[in-house]
Amino acid sequence: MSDSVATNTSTAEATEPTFDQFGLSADILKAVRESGYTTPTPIQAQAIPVVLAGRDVMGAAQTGTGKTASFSLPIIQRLLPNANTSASPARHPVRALMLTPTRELADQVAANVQTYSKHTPLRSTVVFGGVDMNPQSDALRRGVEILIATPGRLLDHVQQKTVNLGQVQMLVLDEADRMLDMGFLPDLQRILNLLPKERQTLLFSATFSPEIKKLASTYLRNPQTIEVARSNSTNANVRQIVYEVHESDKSGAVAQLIRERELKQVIVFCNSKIGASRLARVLEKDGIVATAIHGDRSQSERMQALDAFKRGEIEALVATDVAARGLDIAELPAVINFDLPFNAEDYVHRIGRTGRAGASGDALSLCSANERKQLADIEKLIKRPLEVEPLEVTMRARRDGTAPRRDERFGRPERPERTERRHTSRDESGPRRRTAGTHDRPRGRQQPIDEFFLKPYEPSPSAMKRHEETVEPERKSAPKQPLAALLGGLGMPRKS
DNA sequence: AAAAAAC
Repeated sequence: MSDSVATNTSTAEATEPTFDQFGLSADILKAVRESGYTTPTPIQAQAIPVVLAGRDVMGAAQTGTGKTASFSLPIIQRLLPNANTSASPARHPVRALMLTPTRELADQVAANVQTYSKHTPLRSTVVFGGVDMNPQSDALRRGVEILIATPGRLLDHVQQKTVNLGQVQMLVLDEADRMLDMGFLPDLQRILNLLPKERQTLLFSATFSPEIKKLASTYLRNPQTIEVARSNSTNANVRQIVYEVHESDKSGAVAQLIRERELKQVIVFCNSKIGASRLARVLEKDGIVATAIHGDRSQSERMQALDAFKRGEIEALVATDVAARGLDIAELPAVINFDLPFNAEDYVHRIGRTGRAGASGDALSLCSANERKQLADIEKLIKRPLEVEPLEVTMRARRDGTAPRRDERFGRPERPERTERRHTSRDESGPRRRTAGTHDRPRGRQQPIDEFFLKPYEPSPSAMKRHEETVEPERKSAPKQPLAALLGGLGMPRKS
């Protein structure tokens, strides 16, 4: 009964584990083989048997560890015996529901499910906001066994009575911590109240915060905990470098890193939507094919950007944290943090976009003087100091669309003696269309250098001290809403 | 402080 899932086989060490060992149907194995997978990842090796056995799961796994397959494959398997080829929608009630925090993630999980189930009679579809409801409604009316959704649009469909969740036997909450962060708890509660109490529930989360534990204790029954890598740890395949740069040099630094390292594909993370759009424009003007992806862009723009990036048509995908979690882009060699994230956990997720599936990757972060707090938080979370080096930005990203000037130093301290400012329009780079107005020229560009840049960053003494002081970092994240009240007031049975 | 998600 009591079960340590993974590690009881001494023979498994001798022979390479394969997908055949789980007793999955030939149709599923065929699809897995066609996808090019031969060896289950640790999370798959652990989760698949547990899910097949019908148990609830509380899973902590980094995205990109093969998590999606770890629940999709056994769910498909469990649905198979009662699958039928009937065209009648009534014969295809939703029996497995998978919820994700972002639309892109939903789309991606759906693509995986589609792939793994393609040789089976099972049907699946995905619903999320920002796009026309009608095609989604049509697909639901035709009937699907597996539904992947973001919570808001799913509730919309519930209200429109285009979907019935009364037959759901298996529920997946993917990136559950993220969903709570995003304030999805009320939506989740509404959805969960529509589901049969008798069901299998799988909850995946990057962290096991108190909120997550509370959610799990409310909605999961005697779950098996599966933890592959310690959460908050980072992938050893990812080389992390922090470059100290002046805030105003960041755009140029990004362009420079892309050029110097000849990065063909890179995701650049920004903290704000406006910042992402702006950086994408600047990079474009510097001759780098770039597109922004964030929540203020239309869903079709978002999908277009992501598709073009996956096809290799875009060099730099400039993103907010909408793209931080879960997105699987094959062979992404690097990510750049234009800003350090406010939330240290997002750093782990961002850099998790690279170095996936055993490949190596670089996580390059720009850190300005006012981001040291974030840097300290990150080091605390990942429990080690980061390699920090100065970056000499020799390339200036130009806002006016001209080519970047090379080998031009800037951002130095102000000259001791004041040089005469020429207020007339100038420049040997050809005639300007318009005379530069006073605010066309960035004022105060020559800011005094911050002391951050004068003395070398000292990770060793202070960071190590921090490191030691925080071996057991306490979680801060206070819930935005009184979570206990919300959970308490909903009258769901605590695990029976 | 900012991002994400339903209309």
